[in-house]
Amino acid sequence: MVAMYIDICQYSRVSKSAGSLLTLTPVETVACCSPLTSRPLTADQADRIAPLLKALADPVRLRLLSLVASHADGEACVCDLNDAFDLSQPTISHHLKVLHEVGLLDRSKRGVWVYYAVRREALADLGALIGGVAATAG
Amino acid sequence: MVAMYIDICQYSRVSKSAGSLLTLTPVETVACCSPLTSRPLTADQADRIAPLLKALADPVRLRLLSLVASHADGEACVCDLNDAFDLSQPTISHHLKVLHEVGLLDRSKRGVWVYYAVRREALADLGALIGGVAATAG
DNA sequence: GCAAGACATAGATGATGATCAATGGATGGA
DNA sequence: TCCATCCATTGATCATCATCTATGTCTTGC
Repeated sequence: MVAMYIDICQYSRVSKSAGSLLTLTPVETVACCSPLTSRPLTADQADRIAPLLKALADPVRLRLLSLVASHADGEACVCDLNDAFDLSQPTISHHLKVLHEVGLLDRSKRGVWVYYAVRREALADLGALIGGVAATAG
Repeated sequence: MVAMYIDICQYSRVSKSAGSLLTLTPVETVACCSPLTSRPLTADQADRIAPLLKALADPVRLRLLSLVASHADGEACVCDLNDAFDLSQPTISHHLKVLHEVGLLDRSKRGVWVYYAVRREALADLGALIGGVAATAG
């Protein structure tokens, strides 16, 4: 259970069901860490968490994430997102890729359209890591 | 009250007691915004919040913040922090400056030593903005 | 007052990233 | 089959940043 803040990362490999051992994605690392303020982060933990924050630390990506999250059904197609910005389509595509690669956005293709959806648990875990409060139950 | 998520930023200037009108620091912006997922961020909001996340989005700064926060009395002197990293003293000083400038670390000089302390409300507000949960009461 | 120690600043460099124009790949309709 | 549309990739450019060495600015003790 995440909210107990047992620092699994520091002690052992986390065996993922039918997944690879020892490799923790950024979002997985966040989910299993105690809050920033409760105990010093190890260098490894920091190295895995920083890319997640780096992905968030851009005005365009912040707005993209927020736009997708507040869309009906919690997902949005790229064509809608393009129109919301005064940027080229490849640039938006690039930002969406960054958010997807770190695990903050899910991607699903339906016909000609590609839909992105926010992974809310990932956001909640990250918020808990920073804010020091328990994540909204998963 | 922060937890009500009234989006003051979008509607009016916030008058700070004896402060400048219209200029919101990153931390102030965070404190008065509703969560990322509840409503699309404006471009202005995103522009003010991104620097805060950018400051956090570095492994060294994450560890610094975490180290300071989990120190006794919630503050740490630079000399202690230097020893925890395999980096030059100016580099650590640079990272501390970045965290201080965005309002995540307070700075106080006592004698020859400089102590940094984490601004926990700022962290809590940022966590709430990302995670979508109410900030720990300020 | 002077030397020593604790931090900060300045300037330089190599790496990373945000952006665009051009192009490629896939899907669905005519 | 061919074209139009949606989205991703490529390659290039300019800006930002992490880091270092060298130097400056305090503060304290002698």
